[in-house]
Amino acid sequence: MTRTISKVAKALAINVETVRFYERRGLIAQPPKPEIGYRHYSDETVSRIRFIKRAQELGFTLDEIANLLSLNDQPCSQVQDLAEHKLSAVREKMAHLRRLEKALKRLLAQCQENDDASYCPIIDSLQL
Amino acid sequence: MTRTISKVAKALAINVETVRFYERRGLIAQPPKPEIGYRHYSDETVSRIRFIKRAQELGFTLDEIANLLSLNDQPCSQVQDLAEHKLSAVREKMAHLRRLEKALKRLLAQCQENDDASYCPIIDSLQL
DNA sequence: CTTGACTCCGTACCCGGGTACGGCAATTAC
DNA sequence: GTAATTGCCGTACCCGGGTACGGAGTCAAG
Repeated sequence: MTRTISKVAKALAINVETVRFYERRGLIAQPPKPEIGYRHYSDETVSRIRFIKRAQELGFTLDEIANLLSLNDQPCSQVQDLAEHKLSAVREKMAHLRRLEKALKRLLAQCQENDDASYCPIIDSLQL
Repeated sequence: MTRTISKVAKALAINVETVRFYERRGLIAQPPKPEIGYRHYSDETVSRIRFIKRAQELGFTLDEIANLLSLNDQPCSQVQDLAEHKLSAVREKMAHLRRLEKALKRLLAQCQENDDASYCPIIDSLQL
């Protein structure tokens, strides 16, 4: 049972091209091509890709993930640093979104109050 | 005092190329080129760009802004629809970030508790 | 033994919002 | 009057994370 690239992709519910893309990015090693037949992907590669996907879910970029992967046997503190940076980035983005939410809510409330069909408070406020 | 493109850019603290980019995108009209000399930008164009920038700050994409600009004299309700969609998109993003925040906090807390220098709970959890 | 599915490889394209470059024309500063 | 800025125009490139395509080679089922 050789595990070809499409088996890997299917198992991880990703695209064949994505696997190749990770190879090009250097996130996973490309298995050697045998004289005859197709490349065979190891368990290790599969779990490495799973690692990548999990880390993406936590909001890490591919560059950061490359970093994480290389930190595999480094002290925990370096990983912690990365995670802390990510956490504060996440918090900054949330703060930004909260400001947007407030502004949009305020403008929408003004629209609700507005009886005059001939103008729109939102358009108006953008035009200042 | 002709208002050339660089005056516009400077006044709005944006790049000359950005103004041209908006012209290419059809967000603003390109002023006619006179027989002699450079294009002259009207007050209207300037305030239109200001509108674009304000709308961007509210989180609208350039496509949505094109829409808003064309809705200028349309009933307020259409603008409201757009703003409501944007508001719910903002809220979805926030919810997503909150989940990330929780996950990162939890992992970082595990790192704090960890005395063993030889492994890292974060790496570990990604490797599952 | 043929046909269809899969692999391999390089390259190009997608989105969004610009930024950069290069060569020429026109204008402004000194 | 000449040099240094700007403007104009087309085109290409940037980021991030892939996706798509086209033409071989290879494999497996009927």
